[in-house]
Amino acid sequence: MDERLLGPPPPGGSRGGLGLVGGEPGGPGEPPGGGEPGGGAGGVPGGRGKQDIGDILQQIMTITDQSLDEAQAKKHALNCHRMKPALFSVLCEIKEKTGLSIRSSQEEEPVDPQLMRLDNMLLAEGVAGPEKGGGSAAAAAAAAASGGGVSPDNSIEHSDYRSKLAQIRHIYHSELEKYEQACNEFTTHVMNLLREQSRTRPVAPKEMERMVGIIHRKFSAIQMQLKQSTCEAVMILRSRFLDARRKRRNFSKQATEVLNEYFYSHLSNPYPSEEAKEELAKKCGITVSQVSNWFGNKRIRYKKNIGKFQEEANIYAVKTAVSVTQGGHSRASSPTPPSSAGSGGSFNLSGSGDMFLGMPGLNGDSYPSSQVESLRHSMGTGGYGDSLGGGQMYSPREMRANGGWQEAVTPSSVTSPTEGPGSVHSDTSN
DNA sequence: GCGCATGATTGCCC
DNA sequence: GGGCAATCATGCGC
Repeated sequence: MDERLLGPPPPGGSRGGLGLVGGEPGGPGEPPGGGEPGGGAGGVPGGRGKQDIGDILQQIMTITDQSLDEAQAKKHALNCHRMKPALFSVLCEIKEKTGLSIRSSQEEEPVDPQLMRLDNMLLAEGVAGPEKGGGSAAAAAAAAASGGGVSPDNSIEHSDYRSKLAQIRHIYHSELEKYEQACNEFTTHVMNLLREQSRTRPVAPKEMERMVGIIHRKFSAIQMQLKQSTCEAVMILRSRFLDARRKRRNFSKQATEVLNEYFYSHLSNPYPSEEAKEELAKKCGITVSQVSNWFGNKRIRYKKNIGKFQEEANIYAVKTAVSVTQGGHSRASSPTPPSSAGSGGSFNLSGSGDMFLGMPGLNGDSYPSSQVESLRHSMGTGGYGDSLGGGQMYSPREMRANGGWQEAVTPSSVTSPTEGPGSVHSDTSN
C-alpha cells in the first residue's frame, strides 16, 4: 500500500499500514503493555483480531448514542486501541480504491474548449495576458476591418476604444484577483478542516489534493463566467466601435471638391465609369460604392432642385475654366478626360464662368447653372462627343439614363428667356 | 433644439 | 447589376 495514502499519523497511533496491523509494541498510542507478542503483518491471530476490530466498529457505531463526556472518553479509548492503526489503514485502502474510480472519471477531463476559446480571445484582445498597448492592435484591426475612408478623428476613436478596453481589462484583472484570493482562502480553510478531521478519520494526502482540485475547478467555473462576461463586454465595445466607424461621416472638403468637379465637368453625363469611380475613390480616400452613392444622391438632388445647385455649378465652372486656361487642354482635377468644358477652345470659358455667376436668369433670379449645364450638354453631345472617352463614359444603359438626365436637367436652357425651347445655342453663345 | 445638408439604405424598375 | 426615388439617420451650423 502506498505510504502516501495514509494521512497524518493518527494521534497516539503509529501509521504502519497493513503491515503494522497489531501496532508496534510500545508505540506512542499503544496502551501500556498493549503490544501483543508476535503481532505484526499477518501476525494477528484470526479470532482475536476480528473480535478486536468488531469491538472497535461496535464502539464507533454506538458512540453517537452516548453523552458528550462518555463519547469523549470512548474516543480517547478508541484512539488508544491497539487495533486502531490497522483499522485506519484498512479504511485508507478502501477509500483509495473507491476514490480511484471517482478520480478516473474526474481528473482526466480534457481542457474545456470553450475556456480555451475565451482565453484566446481575451489574449487576442489584449485583455488577458501582458499589457500590450491597451488593445491598440485590436483597435487598429477593427478600424482596418471596417474599411471606408480615412477619418481625421481616427485617433480619437482609437483612444476612446483603448480607454474603454483598458477599463474592461482593469475590471477583469481585479475580479480575477479577487477570485484567486477567495479560492486560496477557501482552499486553505478546507485544508485546515481536513487536517483537523484527519485526527479522527483517515484523510489521505491525495484526498486533500483531490479536494483542492475540486475547489479549483469550482472556482475555474466561476472564472469562466467572468471571462465570458468580459468577452461579451469586449464584443459589445468592438461592435460599437465598428458601428461608430459605419456611422455616416461627411466626406472631407477636398473629397467633395473632387467629386463636385467631376460632376459639374461631366454634367451632361454624370455617370462615371467603373475606372473613373475607382480613380475618384482613390483620390478622395473613399470606397467605390461611396462614390456611386455620392453620384446617385447628387444626380437626384441636382435634378430635384437645379436652382439650388446653380451657384455651386457656377463655382465649379469657374474652377474648371481656370484650370483650363492655366493648363490648356489638360484637366488637373478630373480623373478622366473631360467630357465637355475645357476641351474646346471655341469660347472663353473663364468669361463664361463670370457670366454664369452674374447672369440674371430664370425665375427672376438667375439661370446660370442651366447655362453651364446646357453648355456641357451641347458640348458633350455636340462636337465634343469625342472627348467623352467613348465607351468609358457611355454605356447603352447610361445612354438611356443620360437621355432621362438631359431631359430632366435642361429645362432652363430650353426655356431660356433669351432663346427658344430646345435651343442649345444659348450655351455656346455664352 | 431645430432645420438643413448629406451619406447610407432600401425597394423597385429596367 | 446599375440607377432612381424615397427614406432614414446623422452631422453641423444657427
